[in-house]
Amino acid sequence: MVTIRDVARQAGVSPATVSRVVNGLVGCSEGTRLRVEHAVADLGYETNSLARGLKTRQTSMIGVLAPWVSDALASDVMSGVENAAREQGYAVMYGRTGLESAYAAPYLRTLRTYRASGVVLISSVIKPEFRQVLGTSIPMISVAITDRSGAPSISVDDEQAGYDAARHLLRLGHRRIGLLAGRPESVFVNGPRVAGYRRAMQEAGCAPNVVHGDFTYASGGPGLRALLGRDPGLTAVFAVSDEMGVAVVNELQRLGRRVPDDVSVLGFDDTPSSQHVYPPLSTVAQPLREMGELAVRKLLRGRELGSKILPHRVVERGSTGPVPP
Amino acid sequence: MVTIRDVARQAGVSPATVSRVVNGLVGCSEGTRLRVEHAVADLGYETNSLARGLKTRQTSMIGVLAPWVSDALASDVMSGVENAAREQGYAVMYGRTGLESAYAAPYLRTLRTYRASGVVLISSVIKPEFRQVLGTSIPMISVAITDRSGAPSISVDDEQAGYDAARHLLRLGHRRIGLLAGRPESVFVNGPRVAGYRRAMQEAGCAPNVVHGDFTYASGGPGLRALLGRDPGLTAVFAVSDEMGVAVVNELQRLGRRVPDDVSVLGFDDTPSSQHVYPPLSTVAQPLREMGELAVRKLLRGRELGSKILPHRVVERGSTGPVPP
DNA sequence: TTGTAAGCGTTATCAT
DNA sequence: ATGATAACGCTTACAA
Repeated sequence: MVTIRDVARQAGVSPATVSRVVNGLVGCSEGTRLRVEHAVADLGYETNSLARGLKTRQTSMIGVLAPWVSDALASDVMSGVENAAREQGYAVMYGRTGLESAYAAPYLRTLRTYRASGVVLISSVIKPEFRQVLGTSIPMISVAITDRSGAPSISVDDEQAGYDAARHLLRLGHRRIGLLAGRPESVFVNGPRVAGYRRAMQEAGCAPNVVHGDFTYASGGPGLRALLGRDPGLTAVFAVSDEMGVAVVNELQRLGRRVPDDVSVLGFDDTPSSQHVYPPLSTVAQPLREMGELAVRKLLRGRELGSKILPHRVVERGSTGPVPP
Repeated sequence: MVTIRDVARQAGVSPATVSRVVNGLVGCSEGTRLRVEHAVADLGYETNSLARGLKTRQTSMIGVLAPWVSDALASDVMSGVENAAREQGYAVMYGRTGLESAYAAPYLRTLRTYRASGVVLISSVIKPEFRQVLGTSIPMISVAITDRSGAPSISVDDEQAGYDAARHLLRLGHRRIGLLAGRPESVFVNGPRVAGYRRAMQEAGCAPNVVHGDFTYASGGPGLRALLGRDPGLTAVFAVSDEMGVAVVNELQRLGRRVPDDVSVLGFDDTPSSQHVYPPLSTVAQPLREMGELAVRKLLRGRELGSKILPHRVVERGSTGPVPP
């Protein structure tokens, strides 16, 4: 391993000077800078992140915690995180928190022992215990979830999104609209969307019809059947995740109903999976990648974090249409 | 930040002793061990991974490189990696390499500057330049790709899998079987599967019909149409990824053909997406999670790495059936 | 502009 | 069984 002293010797300067050059600090004459750079290239020197981090009490790592790896939503956000991180020369450490954030604490501890620069939480709220485990010196922000506690977060307005989704369907003439919600325990992401749906339905004088799934594909089929059990004549379904939406489309077709001719289906998130059905799923898009990028930018900016609401929009694809006559 | 010296003072011992206790080394009396453990708990001491890593020249981090984040295959492997890593107290650093591994080198460099314990490459082969960038002291292994170069890897027998897939279809009576391959440049994963398919077709005296996609959903529809263009009467399609397989099912239905009554479809990988169509996709399963787990276990075992072939199997779901009369 | 030197928090070696 | 002490490779006052 070639160290800073090796470079210093080779360039005929002190280690301090090498450090200055490597870190692009002010105050080094053109001549020595060149000599040092030459020596660095020559020897193939790379600064030891561990030593640097130990000294500066900070590493260029940002942590990302998500409930599941195979989650399309998390993948999209992570992709944004990675972009922004790489751009700024940061590495990303990744961890899965599992249902109910069971593994979050050990992971945050690890991040702390490595003196990470910041942490982004995907679709989970910043619980007080998280803050406690991570300590006060590492900033943390949550993404893609409505956090009303005042903790830093980036999300869409889930209530308004739920409202807009229902409105979209209502405007197409539907009145018997079923809502396939997420797990009731996921109150932060689920609650506002359900509330928005209810508000729109009430305004329109329509009776709400709500059933709970768990955001996954597997829960979509049974969810639809439950919805149908309560209202066999429904003409539209709003599912609060694309996975459930896709499942609903498939199940509908299996039951011999045409989409969207007999029943319209609207999803949520605009993950790639929404386009992996035929007809492709209409959905409420969140700018997930952008959210991920913004999260690390905020984290690295250094100022007070604050929260940000990004715009959602309903994107019309093939799975929604006018109410059947 | 509470350091090892604080603990030492509190427990009335030397830092060296604290270190011994914390690391569970031999040679400490029961009494002092208890006192130290008490002090640790009391003060909430946590070892600084940076300092430890600097001293030991090694950190408990394993790196994972995958072409894309949103890739279901990579997600499955990563999930196995994470399991095994957490089990052994290792953290996971994650990086996306992009098409043609464009970003691999910087990422490997980072891993090196952090003195990672090992690196797993998902569906990409260990190029000599990777080895060069990473240095010789950090072990590296590739997963889910056939690497014939002798470099350590974990995979299924892709040639045999391609053969078995075609045989499966042949046994159902199909003779006009189209192959939707991956990008021809992905010679390592793609080549063997194509070769296996060709071998089976030749043995059966059937004419091969091969078209290239790029593993993604988007390439599935056009791929099917190309296959149909060459043989409008084909009765089965073998797609070398589930995403393409799902796309083929959807496109077939869009064209008014029933699956599997008119055309059978067989995918590859057995990722969750294979069950997100109706009928669910029959597919050639690779034990992806297990591969990920095995990869880190091998990496951490410390001995010579070697390669391992894990068994594949074709799983029969709803998208394959007997040839139509 | 550059060098000297003192740590950062550990672990490992060598005594005791 | 335990304690001094010297690194590990870097950054950063402070001096020059």
